[in-house]
Amino acid sequence: MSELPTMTLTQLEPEGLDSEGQNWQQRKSIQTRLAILEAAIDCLQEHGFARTTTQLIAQMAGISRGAMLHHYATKQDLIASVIEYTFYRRMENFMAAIGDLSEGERVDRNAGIEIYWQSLLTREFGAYLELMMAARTDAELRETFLPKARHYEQLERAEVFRAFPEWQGDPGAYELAMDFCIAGMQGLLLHRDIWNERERRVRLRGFISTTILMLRSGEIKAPVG
Amino acid sequence: MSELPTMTLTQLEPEGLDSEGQNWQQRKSIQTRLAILEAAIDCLQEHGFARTTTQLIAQMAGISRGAMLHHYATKQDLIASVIEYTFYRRMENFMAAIGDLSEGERVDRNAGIEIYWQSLLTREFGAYLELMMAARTDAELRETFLPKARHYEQLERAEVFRAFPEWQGDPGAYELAMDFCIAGMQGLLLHRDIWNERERRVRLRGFISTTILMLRSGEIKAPVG
DNA sequence: AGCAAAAAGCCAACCTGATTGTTTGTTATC
DNA sequence: GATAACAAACAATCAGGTTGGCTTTTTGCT
Repeated sequence: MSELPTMTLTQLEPEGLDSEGQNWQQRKSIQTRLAILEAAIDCLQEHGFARTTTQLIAQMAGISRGAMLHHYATKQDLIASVIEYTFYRRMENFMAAIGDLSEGERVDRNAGIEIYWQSLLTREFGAYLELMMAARTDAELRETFLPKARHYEQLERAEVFRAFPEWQGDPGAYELAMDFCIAGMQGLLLHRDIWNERERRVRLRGFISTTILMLRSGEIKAPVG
Repeated sequence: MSELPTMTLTQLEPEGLDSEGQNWQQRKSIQTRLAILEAAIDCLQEHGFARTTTQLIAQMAGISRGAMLHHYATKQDLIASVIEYTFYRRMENFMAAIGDLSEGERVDRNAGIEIYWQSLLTREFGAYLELMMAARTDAELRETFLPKARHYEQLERAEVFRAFPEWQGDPGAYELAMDFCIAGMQGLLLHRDIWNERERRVRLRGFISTTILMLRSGEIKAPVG
């Protein structure tokens, strides 16, 4: 379970958007695709997966539906790209922010937790969450989403592990802490609108953070099962 | 923040379904409404809110669309009833299961946590989660869902508090423990399909459970903020 | 280098199917 | 006779995908 994949984030960079093509058409194509993906993200997080229509995406991207369907032949193709794009973008920013932390901020203040929380508030994760939820009941989406999501989870785990060397003495505790952090934070995110007292949400985040610190220091042991 | 509402669950029992009406028509009406609500629950958790069409609900309930629209004039009316019904039903069963626990199971083994987890796996909560998620982006649904959900949260908190007297010495810790439990467990639920190793999910639940016990015993203090 | 053919980006109109709510009608109960 | 439970047909809307056409860029041939 604690095998550490050696893949890197750059291996995951979405294809077709990476480098600037030589000729005009390629550049134009990439630019349009990016506009479509960004519009899809806005659509997903604002209107949800159900109301994310091809018409609305095209409208928000500033092109015609025909043009959009030229770049992404079917809606499913587009959604598959959105899955990859949103995960990659969020991870990219997340890892960059983690990398900017001083060792004191990271190790003593556990600032990575707060940065993770911030990454859940982005448009990218908003869209990703919509897709994750929709994939629970939409068989077609599920087939494209689940394998990717499982892969991404592994990748995220490995990348974060590399960025937090203070955990390397206890990979088992790290695994648990990651699961714990993801579940707790995303559960909190779900209830953001329902729990409308801010202090209450802040307190929960603080508790999760200190619990993770205690897990790292060994003050709390992972249950044997 | 720690004011304890004194409302009870029975006050929340959905109207129009409670008692057995005297005449044939009333009984028949209640029976049909129940069939519709149960069909809607199945629809929601199996196909998601987006694909929960009136046609499909009627079909699963074994009646015509016309008959269904006689009982619930609009889809919104039906959904509002589903929100109330699913919450009430889940809470009813949850509290009953809690009440069946011995004091040892409840206090020492923290068996309430596992029962809460079980309540998240029910059809009722599956449907409720769909509505909760859809309410994030659907303005119309949001308006009917959010006030109810906020009310239910308070109610749930008060009911559970009454059922777990061992927490009464520290209401602040109880509030935090509830938030923590809800967020962690529902976050885990979200990732059930993605984290496909069962032992891993069991370990996380165990960790949440022991953490809550430590919070109750005072071994962990709520962060001051 | 010049030019025609091919391809790419883009758009508008159309088609099919699905969904919601309304309306009209039928049967059984009050 | 009035009302309630139920059913079926209808209208309006909107989704996704296809087709054909237009403009610009690229390619290949002479």
